[in-house]
Amino acid sequence: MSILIVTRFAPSPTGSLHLGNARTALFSHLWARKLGGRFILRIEDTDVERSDLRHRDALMAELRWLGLDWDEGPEIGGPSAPYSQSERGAFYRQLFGRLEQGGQAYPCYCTADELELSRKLQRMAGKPPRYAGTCRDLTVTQRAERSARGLRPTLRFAVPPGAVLEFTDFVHGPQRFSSADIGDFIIRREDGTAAFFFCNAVDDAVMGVTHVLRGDDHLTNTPRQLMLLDALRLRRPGYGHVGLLVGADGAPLSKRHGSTSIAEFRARGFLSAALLNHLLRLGHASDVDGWLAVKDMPAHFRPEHLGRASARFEESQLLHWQKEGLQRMSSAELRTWMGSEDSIEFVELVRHNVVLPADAVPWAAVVRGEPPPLGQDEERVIAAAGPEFFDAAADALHQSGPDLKLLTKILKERTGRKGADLFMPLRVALTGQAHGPELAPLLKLMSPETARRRLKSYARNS
RNA sequence: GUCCCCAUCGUCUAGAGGCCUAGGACACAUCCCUUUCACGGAUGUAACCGGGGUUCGAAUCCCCGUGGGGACGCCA
Repeated sequence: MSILIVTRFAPSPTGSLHLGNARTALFSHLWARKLGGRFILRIEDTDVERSDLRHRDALMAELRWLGLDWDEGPEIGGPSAPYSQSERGAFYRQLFGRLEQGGQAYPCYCTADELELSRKLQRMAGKPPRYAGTCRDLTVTQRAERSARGLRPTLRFAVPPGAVLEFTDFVHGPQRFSSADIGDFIIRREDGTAAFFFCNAVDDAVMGVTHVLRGDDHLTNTPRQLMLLDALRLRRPGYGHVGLLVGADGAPLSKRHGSTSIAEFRARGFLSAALLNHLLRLGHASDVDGWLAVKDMPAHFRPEHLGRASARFEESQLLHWQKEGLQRMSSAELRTWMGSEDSIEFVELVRHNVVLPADAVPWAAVVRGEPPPLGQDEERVIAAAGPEFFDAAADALHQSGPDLKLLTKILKERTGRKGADLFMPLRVALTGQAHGPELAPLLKLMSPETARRRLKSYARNS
């Protein structure tokens, strides 16, 4: 009997999908696909204040755009439905009951203010801020008295003293934690909803997840979750903690690093395949350096090569994959991507000068005869050629029409110029720039009148 | 403060004691191709955080520093 791998992505719908989350989702997805297992999407929306249905929908849309389809989850269903934690309250309540009955959890009547003060005091005393255990040994009557005062308790997990939690992390190897370093933590909020440590661990176990892949920031959370699962006699999944994705300043990726949400990259015109190729190599070493088609990625995902160190996101590398992806697209696909009304000929003209759709806009203006103002280099080229040259050029254009070869032939005979001395002034006069797409097809796309006007504008009698 | 994680070119990484004169990719530079840019080809600059061990031999193992990060929340 072969053991099926089951991975998952469990975002909380409190914001848009970010690069870091997308990467762990990708890794989890690829791992499942590589081994023919299942990939689950679970929505962790127990924080009613911050969770938003719109975020959830956006999250799923971005995931689908990236091609990270799930085998179980919202809108798909599955044996462990429902897949939104906000709908799993009844199940959690059952487990809370078991824990409470077994004396493994107890109601805590401390208020948020009291707790904050307590932590502050401990910190000042140079001690680790941990729950002091105030409510751990309350008698039945004491609890009743507090409830009668209208206090609504949270539920705390009673951390077993002297326990040693060991597990082998998929990426970090053997780990060992002592329960002595962990204070009793809240598993049910005052409003009755389940807290992260609890529902996250419990759902992974109960949904049959075998490989939990998440950010490094969860490594020290793992022993808490292990204790919980042990207390409930639920099967422990395996855990793997990948190094965090950081920005240019070395700090974990956050809003202040600019556009790091998948939605923003998408809106700017980045290809999902480019994003995927880049993400695949951040904190992970594939066995191929070059471009990978999305369908080939599972075969080249190597879980044993997931990185422990944090990885820095740099847009220059993403840009490289974007170019690689663009190169592999047909002109028709490119045209759709640009979202323009432009002709296929125009797309073919500018495709090597465009990394994002916005890059095509100036070239469309050039073709219309509206080039950008000349820079210093361009001014020099125009001056060096001289007005006579453009007189001759306009004349030649009259004879040649949009045939650049013919145009330059005539011009060469008439002015004696050749090579760069011949082409550069033409290019600059026509496009306003020293660099750009091929001149011959560009001239064909320009209306004869526009081309004439451009050349004339630098001639003697313009 | 307590506990935990991490550390190879500017960046992403290969490297699991001799194959390392530390390899590849991106970026950068130069050259070739080319009317320009891009593409492609060639070449180059560039790294094992520091100090101690262990060993015939250490980027690789151990210890101590240093630096960065995380957890200790009624956020996830």
